[in-house]
Amino acid sequence: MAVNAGQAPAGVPDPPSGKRLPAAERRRQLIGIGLQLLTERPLGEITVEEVSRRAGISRGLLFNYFPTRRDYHLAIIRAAMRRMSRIAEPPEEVAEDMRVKVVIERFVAFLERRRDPYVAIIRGVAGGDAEVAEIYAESRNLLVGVVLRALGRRPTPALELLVAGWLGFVEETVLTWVNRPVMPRHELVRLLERALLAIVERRTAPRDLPNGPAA
Amino acid sequence: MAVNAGQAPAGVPDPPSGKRLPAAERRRQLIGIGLQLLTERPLGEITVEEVSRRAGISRGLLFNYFPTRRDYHLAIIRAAMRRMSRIAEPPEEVAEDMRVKVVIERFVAFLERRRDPYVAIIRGVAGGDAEVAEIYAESRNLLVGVVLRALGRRPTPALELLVAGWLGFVEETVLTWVNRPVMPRHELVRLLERALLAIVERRTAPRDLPNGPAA
DNA sequence: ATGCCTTGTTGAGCAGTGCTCAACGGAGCA
DNA sequence: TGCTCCGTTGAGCACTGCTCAACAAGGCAT
Repeated sequence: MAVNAGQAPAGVPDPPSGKRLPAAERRRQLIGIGLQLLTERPLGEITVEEVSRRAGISRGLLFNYFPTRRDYHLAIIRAAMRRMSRIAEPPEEVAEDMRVKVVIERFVAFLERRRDPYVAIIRGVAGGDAEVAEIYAESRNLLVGVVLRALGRRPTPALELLVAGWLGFVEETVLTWVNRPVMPRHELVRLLERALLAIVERRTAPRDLPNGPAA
Repeated sequence: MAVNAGQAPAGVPDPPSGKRLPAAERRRQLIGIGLQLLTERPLGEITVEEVSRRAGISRGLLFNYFPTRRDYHLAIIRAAMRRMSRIAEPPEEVAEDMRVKVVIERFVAFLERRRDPYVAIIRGVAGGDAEVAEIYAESRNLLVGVVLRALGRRPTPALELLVAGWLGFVEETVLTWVNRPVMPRHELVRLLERALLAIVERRTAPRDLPNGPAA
């Protein structure tokens, strides 16, 4: 409310922002502001008023770039998800047998650092919102692919289901652990890896041989 | 919007609702309406206007019972969570070695039936919202207790962490499975149980004997 | 330069929503 | 008959999402 207590229309824009930016750049600026604000509070509390004030533009202009507040929020979520996938993305030059561990470590680190905005996205808007759920599912599929590749396993529907579930396990575990670190970090990572291996162990189909066919 | 298209102040109240209910009953009625609406859309889209219209009262009256819209929402969440815990609650007369399976089956059934409202609660409001997160954590701890009791294991911080994580695993798995049932139901339950047993297997502390102390 | 056109930008203003508050009125009781 | 709770009302304020007609700053042809 009384952030800078300025009644002047200047209102302390975040970048001095001469004026009349090219469309693409203004879009990026607005999304950037949204991402920044998202680290402080949930999407639902990010008002058009504040965003436009920070951008140094009028409220009306925002609706020239995003037809609705909802669309603006979707754009922010998309950007945040892209960022997350990129961060957890494969380590490349890491040795085969260490990939899983590295992926987990990166994901844990990400959840640790960006806990609030992540929670704000994942748990903050997805409810009953088809489009957001779709964006979330899309990004989660990306992560599933990353994990499967790190595991060196070919994707099958059942395996994808298991890994997706494991991601939920990681989310919940890490988020709980952050609030109450009942064990050192490396142990948590080991635990997550053990769980993953146990969950995707080769014998999900009960009618096959217990050792799996042709290991 | 044009639900019943009535301009008359009567507005089709849900129960004919004579008038002047005792306070406690009115509270229950309002929360009940909220729970019902929650099955149709996320909390954020449940407006005071609609609730009061359905209750056949004025908008102002709602604020006599809940000082703020947020408080009203919190009350709804609390009620929904209580309901959920009660449903998954221990089966009592079930044989020891079947308890885990039964709990899982009940939880899966719950997620299947009330998928939308559950998602609307769990993922719908928790973001960046300390109080909601607390309610959620509280209710999740209840479930952790249920599972641990079904397992016949004494609660320790590490075990609680694991089971909480497993609940996340169940959530994610079941919710994904509902959209794309890549395996029959009983197999999913079996899978969830296997995952739980694998996750809480007795050797979480790496410095102890691999068999655990004094099994 | 001059006028024109594209296009980013504005600001007043409407509608809807959360919330407040002074006043109302029916039920019970002396 | 009058008094007093207490559940209830409804006007109204502040704020926010959103619209729209008008504006102004370059670039382009003349």
